[in-house]
Amino acid sequence: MLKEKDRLIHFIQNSGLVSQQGAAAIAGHFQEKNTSKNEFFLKEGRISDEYLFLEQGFMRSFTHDTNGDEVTTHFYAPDQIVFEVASYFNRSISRESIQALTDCGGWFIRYEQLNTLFHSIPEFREFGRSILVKGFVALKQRMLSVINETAEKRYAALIKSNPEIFQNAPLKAIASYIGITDTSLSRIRKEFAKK
Amino acid sequence: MLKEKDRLIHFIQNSGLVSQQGAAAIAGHFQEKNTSKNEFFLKEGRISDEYLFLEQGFMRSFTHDTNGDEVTTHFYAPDQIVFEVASYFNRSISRESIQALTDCGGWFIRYEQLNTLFHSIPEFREFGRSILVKGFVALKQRMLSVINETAEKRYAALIKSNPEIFQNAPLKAIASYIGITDTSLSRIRKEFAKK
DNA sequence: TGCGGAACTTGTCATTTGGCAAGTGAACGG
DNA sequence: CCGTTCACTTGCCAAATGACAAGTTCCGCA
Repeated sequence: MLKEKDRLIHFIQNSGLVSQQGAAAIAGHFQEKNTSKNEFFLKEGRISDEYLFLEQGFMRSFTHDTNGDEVTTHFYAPDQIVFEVASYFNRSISRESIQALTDCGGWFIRYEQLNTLFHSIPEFREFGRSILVKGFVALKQRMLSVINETAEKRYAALIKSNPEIFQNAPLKAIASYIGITDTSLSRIRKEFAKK
Repeated sequence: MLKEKDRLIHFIQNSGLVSQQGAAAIAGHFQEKNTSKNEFFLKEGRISDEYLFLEQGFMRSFTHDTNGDEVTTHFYAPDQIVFEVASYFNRSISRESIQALTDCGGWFIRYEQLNTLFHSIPEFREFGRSILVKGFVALKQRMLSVINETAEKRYAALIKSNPEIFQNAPLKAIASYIGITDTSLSRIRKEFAKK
């Protein structure tokens, strides 16, 4: 499906932490990974062992609430790293699943090898940290929006920042991500369309 | 205020990633830091440059929402690391402030020196990562509770996990952390007392 | 000692969102 | 091609929470 690692190399380089040659060398350790629509990249109960650079397609991660209902925890778009932080770094069982919303293509590296690279290449270590920090910051931001803003504003923000999601994810997946029911989202969307 | 670094050493060791001697050596680079009640450990607009092990006392971090109102983003209790992730690692201006809720004592290390240690001591690097991951995981957890649970349940959970907070933080700080107004929290607390 | 202002409570009413159920249309598998 | 299922919409009513305002208590500081 994919052939060249150009985009991965560019992504690594683009962090501003790794040189051109460094990025190419690092990318050399990644392997191709294709995931077809609806296929699971990670299943709840397993250990997240692949650190994936998503080159094309969309994914979402989700878990289950106390009522057993699915709750979307994140949407992944191209040029993002896909993995479950807690499970990956703590080598613990994942409570989340990650599923492809569309056919996906990307490049991955396993935990052991990633760790080896982290230890031997300081710049890549920085890159790894920046990915972690970026995810953390984004989550803090989302936390604030859930606490301070109405569902309608969150909807508007998501549609602005990730319009592609709406073409690729079912309404209820989006609703649980925003933190409301699909019924409410349907209404909000209706109101929103008027404007 | 503080004299011995025993508790810091124990904390580092307790991660299971650093040996006894390693922990003692690392702790040697930390300096004492006391913050009196209401004093700011970090002010919005500045760069978070101190990575603090809080040994005694309580702090809270907060930012401002779009209406200019304060929103508590985190409560810090003893045996926690206090710093603002985004500002600290990206060397960027902090949008959060961190303030002491009570007189506090702890040990800190500055960014430059921490980074030097991270590069020279692999085990300490792992420790640093585990702190980051722990914070990330806690935030994900909190995100889920805000999305799936009622304010009353969140209140109950907080009172169970951090009872000391209630002795030390004003109601409105707790309310904005839980994601409701202080008025609502007052009512919830009233209902809760009945049970 | 007393004033001024936090911190918290309480009342009333509006708004947001949820729960439940029914209905439509499109997609999918046999 | 039909029937089932899924995704989404809509209506009705209830529950949760917010907005605003007034009242009480308590504390710090002049």
